[in-house]
Amino acid sequence: MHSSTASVDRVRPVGTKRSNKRDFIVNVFLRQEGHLSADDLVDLIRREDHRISRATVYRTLQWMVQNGIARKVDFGEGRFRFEHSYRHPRHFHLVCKSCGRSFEFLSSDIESLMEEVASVRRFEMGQTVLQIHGTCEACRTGHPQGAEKTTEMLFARDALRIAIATERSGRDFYARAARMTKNTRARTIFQRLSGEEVDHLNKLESRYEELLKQDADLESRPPFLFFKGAANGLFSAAASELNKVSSDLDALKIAIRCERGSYQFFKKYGERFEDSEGKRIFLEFADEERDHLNLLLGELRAYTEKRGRRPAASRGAHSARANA
Amino acid sequence: MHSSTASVDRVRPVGTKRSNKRDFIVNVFLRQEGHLSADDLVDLIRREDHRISRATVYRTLQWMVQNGIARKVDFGEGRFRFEHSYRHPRHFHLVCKSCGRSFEFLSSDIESLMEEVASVRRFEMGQTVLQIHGTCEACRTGHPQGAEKTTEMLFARDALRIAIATERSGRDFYARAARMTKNTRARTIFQRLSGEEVDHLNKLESRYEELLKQDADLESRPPFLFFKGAANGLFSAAASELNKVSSDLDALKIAIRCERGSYQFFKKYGERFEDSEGKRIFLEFADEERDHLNLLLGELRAYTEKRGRRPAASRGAHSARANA
DNA sequence: CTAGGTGCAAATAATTTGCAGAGGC
DNA sequence: GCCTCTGCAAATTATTTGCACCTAG
Repeated sequence: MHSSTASVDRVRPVGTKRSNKRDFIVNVFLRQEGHLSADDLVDLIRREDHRISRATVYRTLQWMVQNGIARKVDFGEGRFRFEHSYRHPRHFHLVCKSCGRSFEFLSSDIESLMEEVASVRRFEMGQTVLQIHGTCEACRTGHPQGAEKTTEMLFARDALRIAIATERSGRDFYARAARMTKNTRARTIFQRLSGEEVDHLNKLESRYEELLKQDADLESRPPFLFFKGAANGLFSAAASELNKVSSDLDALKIAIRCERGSYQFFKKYGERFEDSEGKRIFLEFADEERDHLNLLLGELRAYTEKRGRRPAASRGAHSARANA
Repeated sequence: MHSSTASVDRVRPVGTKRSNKRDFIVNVFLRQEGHLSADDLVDLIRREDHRISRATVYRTLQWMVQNGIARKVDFGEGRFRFEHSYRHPRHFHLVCKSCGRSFEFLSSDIESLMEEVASVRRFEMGQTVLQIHGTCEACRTGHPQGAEKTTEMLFARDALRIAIATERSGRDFYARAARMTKNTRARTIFQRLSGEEVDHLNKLESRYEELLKQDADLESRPPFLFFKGAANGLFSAAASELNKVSSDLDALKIAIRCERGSYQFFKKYGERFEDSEGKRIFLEFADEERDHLNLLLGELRAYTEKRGRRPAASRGAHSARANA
């Protein structure tokens, strides 16, 4: 389960040869948790084998960065640190200036805003760096701090929570929509979707239980992934919108907007991972949402064609494509 | 108007002596626009006086950072750069990996989210670093790019725009509230506030005109300060809330929530500046909002006491204090 | 006169590199 | 055997420091 069990074997680029020393260095690196400086790693290596030179450690670090095993991070200390990259999504950092440790988080909300800024300033966005420097709780109070869970575990937990909240709100939304609609065909679709949400919800909930079994106090750990939209589920605001809506067409459009947002969110974050639990959850979920989206879009097409009008679906705040 | 005209004279801390060389270095630094590395500055200095040593430049850079004239920034290049700090608020960066230039922006929205993350993770937040690395428009397309305006000017422009939008929405909100309220005393207050918003609005609009006169294409420059809440004015959402509201008390509470949000926003960003146009606008504005807030709070107290009930003002999403 | 300020050269600190020998395929 | 990897020591780069001298207050 720990990313430390990852081995070098999976990446072996052309023009590169196996080497015991390098493998050893990589494995020692992967066994560590935090953000190591080159020097930290040299020390760790020397502890077990003092015949490995500093230059080799530096060269291996470079090699790991090139091959996606490690990422170089810069906390402004005048030297670089390195963190796992395999099975470890890009994220942001809380850096404690007192103990030097750093903690990870991810905020979908902040990322969206950054994308917006980049777009308004006509900037093609590549990597982003976000650091909050300050003092961690352990340093501020006494020292009653448990070790950080691995990011992978926290991410899986948060992914599941968000997915569950989304399914719940989706189930309620479609149930309500089915109750409200007058059109028989639309009602059938809403009922079907509601049913699918229930099925998936059960699966997700048992997966969540399973995850919690692996680690008793996982649930009480602070959040890793921040995403306001999902606090009560992506569909929850939409459900109350249904009250103010007159036609079945409007309900359809609201559903489409929600499924599209949901699809995009889960696709985007799912792709950040190399086969971790979080990735699987997000991508499966994205697939399901894409299916729903396509179903709804087909329905919208049928609905509008029947009336001989051009689809009015291009309006609205969400301008993104579903690429389906 | 340019921050480059700032001279060393204003900062002269105890235990520090005047020195021609240092003054010279500081002035050369302040005359530049971008983000200089120590070496860039050495080159510039050498061009005019090659008898100044590299060590002195480094020492002066340190001195400038200590005395709030410069800020040390780190774009992960393996060396530090320095930017103006006097008359220059903290901000975030867009860093072009192609031409190496960097561009500035500020996002109140992102800052709020960062504060929230820090608070949830029980982290005492100090400085923050946010960088968007990528490719700027000039590098992506041909090269038809005008020079960046000074941040000070852009900030003043955005400060004024936000203030104006807020005043406009405030004026509308209070006018509407006055029309709706049945209570005579409350109506008088709402009318008075509406009138004050109009006065201040006129002042702000002429100030904005004045600013534009100083620079023809200032208006067309991309935004520096991003703040969603102010797009249509902080009161604009509240104005439509008024429709759904039954009592004058509710209207009062909505007004208080808006004034408090507005006060906090303008205070926070106003304090980021050392006497610039932006600072003045924001802080004046914050003062005015605080007065309004106090007026409304007094009214709320009177209103609730009259009914022999304890004030219900501590409810609601905004838990911050007005410190008035 | 005396606490800074300055130049110069040497010291650090993190990281890279040239080159000769070792080792995987 | 060929080509890559490794060790070692020297080189590089960014920045700091010791020390003798200079200068403002």
